[in-house]
Amino acid sequence: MEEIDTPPTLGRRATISDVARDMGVSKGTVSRALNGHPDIADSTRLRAVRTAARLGYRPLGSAQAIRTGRCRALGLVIETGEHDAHRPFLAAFLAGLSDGAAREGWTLTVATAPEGDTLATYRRLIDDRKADGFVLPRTRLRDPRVEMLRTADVPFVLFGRHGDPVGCAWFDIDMGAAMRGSVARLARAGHRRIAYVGGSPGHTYAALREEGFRAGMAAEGLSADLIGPGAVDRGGGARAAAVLLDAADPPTAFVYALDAAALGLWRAARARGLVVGRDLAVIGYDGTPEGAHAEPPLATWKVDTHAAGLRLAELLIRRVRGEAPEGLRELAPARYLDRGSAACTAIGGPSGGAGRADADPTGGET
Amino acid sequence: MEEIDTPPTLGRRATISDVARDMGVSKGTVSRALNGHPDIADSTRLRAVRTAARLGYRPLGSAQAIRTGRCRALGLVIETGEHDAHRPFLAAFLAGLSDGAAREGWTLTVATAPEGDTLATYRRLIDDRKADGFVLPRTRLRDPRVEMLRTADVPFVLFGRHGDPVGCAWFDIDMGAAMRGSVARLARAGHRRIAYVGGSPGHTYAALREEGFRAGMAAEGLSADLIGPGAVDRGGGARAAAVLLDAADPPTAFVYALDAAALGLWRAARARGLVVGRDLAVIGYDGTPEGAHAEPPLATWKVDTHAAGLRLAELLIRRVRGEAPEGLRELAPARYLDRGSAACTAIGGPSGGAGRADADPTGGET
DNA sequence: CCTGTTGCCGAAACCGGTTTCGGAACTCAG
DNA sequence: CTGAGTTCCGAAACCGGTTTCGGCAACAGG
Repeated sequence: MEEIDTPPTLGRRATISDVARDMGVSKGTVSRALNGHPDIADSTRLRAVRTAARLGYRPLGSAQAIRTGRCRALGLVIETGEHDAHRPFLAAFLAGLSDGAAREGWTLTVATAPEGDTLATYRRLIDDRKADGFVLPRTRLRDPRVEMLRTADVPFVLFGRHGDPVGCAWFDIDMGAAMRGSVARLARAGHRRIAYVGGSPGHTYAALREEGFRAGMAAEGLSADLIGPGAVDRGGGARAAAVLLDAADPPTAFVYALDAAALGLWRAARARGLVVGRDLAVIGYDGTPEGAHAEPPLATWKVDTHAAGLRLAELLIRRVRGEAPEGLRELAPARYLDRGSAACTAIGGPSGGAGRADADPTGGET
Repeated sequence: MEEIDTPPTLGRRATISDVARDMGVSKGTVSRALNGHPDIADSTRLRAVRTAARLGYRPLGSAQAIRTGRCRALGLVIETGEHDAHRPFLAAFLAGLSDGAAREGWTLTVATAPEGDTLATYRRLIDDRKADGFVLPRTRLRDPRVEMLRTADVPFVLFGRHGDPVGCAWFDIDMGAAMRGSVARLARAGHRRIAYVGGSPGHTYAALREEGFRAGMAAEGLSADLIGPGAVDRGGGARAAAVLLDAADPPTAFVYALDAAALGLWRAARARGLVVGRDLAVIGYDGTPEGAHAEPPLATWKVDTHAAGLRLAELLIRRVRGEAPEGLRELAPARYLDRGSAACTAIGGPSGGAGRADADPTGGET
């Protein structure tokens, strides 16, 4: 029974010629059989996949790349110098992308570039053939990367959305729904003066979240007049809160576009003798780990970053394989984490629902 | 003056044949000239690099990979499920690696794998020829990755050190010196009961930091009897502190191996009516951003993660090019960030030096 | 002047795949 | 039985590099 020749993975790895020799056909036939060309008999194709499996043959990426121009790798360019918001999720995001790529036998090529000057890096990856397509995180309303890749005819998938959706595939979180949900929850607790602190203008997420906030306020019949300056970190969040709290008719509740900024509210509140979770309610967005350690812990919306990366990898691979972008667009919900910072009513004091003071600081996180 | 033929980067990218045709030599000659083979006249070599530059020629990685087996890519496998400690630095680390790689025209292939089960991922990257060598973060005293890569004869560089240094190149932070420095500073403030809370056993860093702590205590003539259980996060750090604070002759100062764990001291202290920075001094290690926002901010040792990545990339490339590992070993210092949590003397109350209460919470940072 | 080195380069094979082209064998209608 | 179509596969070119082999010219030594 045992074949003596060509033992699997002993020394040299199996090449397509080994498979061809073993089958007694030409290597062209093996190549076409394995790649699903129509002019190969089904019996031959079956025999090819079986002997390939038996010999442990896997095509060498660089060898096929030179002819096909495709290297079976996803590209990701990370902008350095961004605000910290996404960093806690970077590992999970990479894991999702890597898992999604590995599922199809692809890999992940990562590069970094200074913020605002990423185009050269994309170009280098493209014409070094280090990536067949790109995942674009942190999209802007009018994103130069989109225009560049569109004209260069290089496949890409947005983690986010774009002002002009032509040719764009994407995966995004329904952050508008999240913001509307934040408003609805606060309104249900009796808050009528609800302030909003947005993120970094120019980014798509900032526009979508503010739009969601405004829609939520409109739905409750409330006026969205308490819009603070955008903030992307603790300091900015504190400054924005200070402006809003010192207004004539100050808010009793806050919706922040970013957890990282929302955490600044604590400082601004304390400086005014106010206590978050007793005098002020606040809901953030992102689900950063630091929020769970605030006191009271920050209510927020958690996005499953690993799942997002996984899905983005799948979408991009399908895009590279030729599917039309219009069919590759998805929106996933964020999950609300009810925690102490949202547990106070408009008249002050924690509401019955979720204000348990010494509860597990991770809140709904488990 | 202007040449009409072969305009740079118009449509097709320049190949080695284009260069050869332009020079009127064979492509073999161009290849040898650009790769520094000795049997090429200097004049020819010079002409080759010049016309290559003029035509914008850069060798196609996948094409040379198929013959040489090298693809000019660094490999990095990130273990998921690790404790959070390194995540805030992941972006900076990747940026350093990417910059160091780009400097030599290399790229970075990233994959993730569940903790403890990474070997298969390394293998896949190796025999798919997606990486010429690997950077190994979070080394363990006896690391299976080291043994695997050593026997597979694949170049690698440790970010950390290894029990058996044979064949290992590395870059590491002199964390022993940092721990000795922590002890020295606390002793200088009069502390004689100094406790230590280590990290994850089995990891090299944990052994080196504990060794540094013990050496520091010995140098001060103090007994290192207050060694708590290891802790890698806030919860663990709080539990370790609780054990130590409830001891018969409790500590007045703490040295933690990890900031993430050190932040747990606040909770344990408060539960006992103690205030960090007034009744207890503590110095951590890592320079995590959260530490700057504690009250008082956490004194710590900051490592330049970007620089580490940059250096690791350089070392790995030299290793791949054949340099002996013994010459590729470096130790860099961490930088002390003096902040409020270390600013109390043994008798209680902040010392004169650094205890300014409402100082910039980022402390020595920037 | 002849011979042996040495320096330098061209021709061609090669790496591991993909793709084009053409032809043998087989089917089917006329 | 013949001619036109299909079906399926082999041969060879090709992708963009690297490397082996051998040969020509220049040079040195005798």
